[in-house]
Amino acid sequence: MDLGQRAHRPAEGQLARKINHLIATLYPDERTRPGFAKLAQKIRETTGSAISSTYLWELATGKKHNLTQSTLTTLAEFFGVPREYFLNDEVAARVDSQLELALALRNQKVRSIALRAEGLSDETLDSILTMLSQARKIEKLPPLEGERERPGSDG
Amino acid sequence: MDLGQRAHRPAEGQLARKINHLIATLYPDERTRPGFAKLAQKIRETTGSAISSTYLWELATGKKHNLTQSTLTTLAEFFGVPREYFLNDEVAARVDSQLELALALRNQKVRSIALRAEGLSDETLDSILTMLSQARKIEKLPPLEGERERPGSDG
DNA sequence: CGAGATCGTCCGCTTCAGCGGACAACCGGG
DNA sequence: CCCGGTTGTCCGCTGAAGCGGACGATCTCG
Repeated sequence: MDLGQRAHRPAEGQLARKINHLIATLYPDERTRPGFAKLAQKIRETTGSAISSTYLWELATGKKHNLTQSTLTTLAEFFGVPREYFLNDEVAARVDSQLELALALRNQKVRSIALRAEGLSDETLDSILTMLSQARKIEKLPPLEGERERPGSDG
Repeated sequence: MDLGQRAHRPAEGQLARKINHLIATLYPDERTRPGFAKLAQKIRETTGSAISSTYLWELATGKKHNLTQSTLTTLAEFFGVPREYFLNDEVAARVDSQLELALALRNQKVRSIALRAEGLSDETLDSILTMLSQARKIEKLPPLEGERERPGSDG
């Protein structure tokens, strides 16, 4: 049986990039940029929590990736980014649609529709979906982004 | 000295409460509420990832708290809440007020419907609402708690 | 030139997130 | 009554998160 077959994602490697990117951003001058040891020390001084230099290196080189809450919080606090910065990419699409959803739900009627649609059979839902797509065309609304090309996420 | 001993984590104890709250909200009927074993099974079916019943219990009783990314993601996905729900109390409160909605949105097609409904004109929305109410009758679904004959004027 | 500091890298260890299995207590059906 | 299933609870284990310490290489100071 295929239980957790998609345990590994290609976006995992992004964490290492993000950390390196944050370091490079925080210390633009490559000559004076501190190493992982100095960095770990600064993290401890700044945030009060500690992350070892070894582990920093493992994260920056992609050796480890499944952070715990405390580590994530410490990193986010030190680099001055929201925690979602590190979570973001892995579920970018999902979060994206969530945000879009939150905006959509500001309309009271849209909320009512969502509530009413809940529990209906798949066929009925499909019918509603088809109808809505038609209505969107008729009312000349832009199509929803199914899969949009994400240009240049810095490579 | 271990200066990383900062106990600045008020949300730690809250995690157990949040999980219990989510379970209680998802299954309001205490009699038919599944136990941790059944819950774990449902999580695996719904999200594709697995969380053991033992661990669920440990989380719900506050035995463990420092989740990893994967676990956090699985929980958030299953309960239909953003991950920040577990990290941020403000988000939790905000989400709680809309939990009924969040529950409805666990159906991917319902979410799609909500997204497609956004931006449509009032008349079209009314048509959709009427259609949905009819469909609910046809499919013998119980009426919504706040359902009105003519929605819209009530905020 | 060498002393010392810092660099990236790696090995081995400890700790704990997370799981499997077992247990007694309960509930429903025969 | 007993059986089978589910409940909450717990113990012990595996594996990975995370750390400490060491290594050679580089750079600067004197």
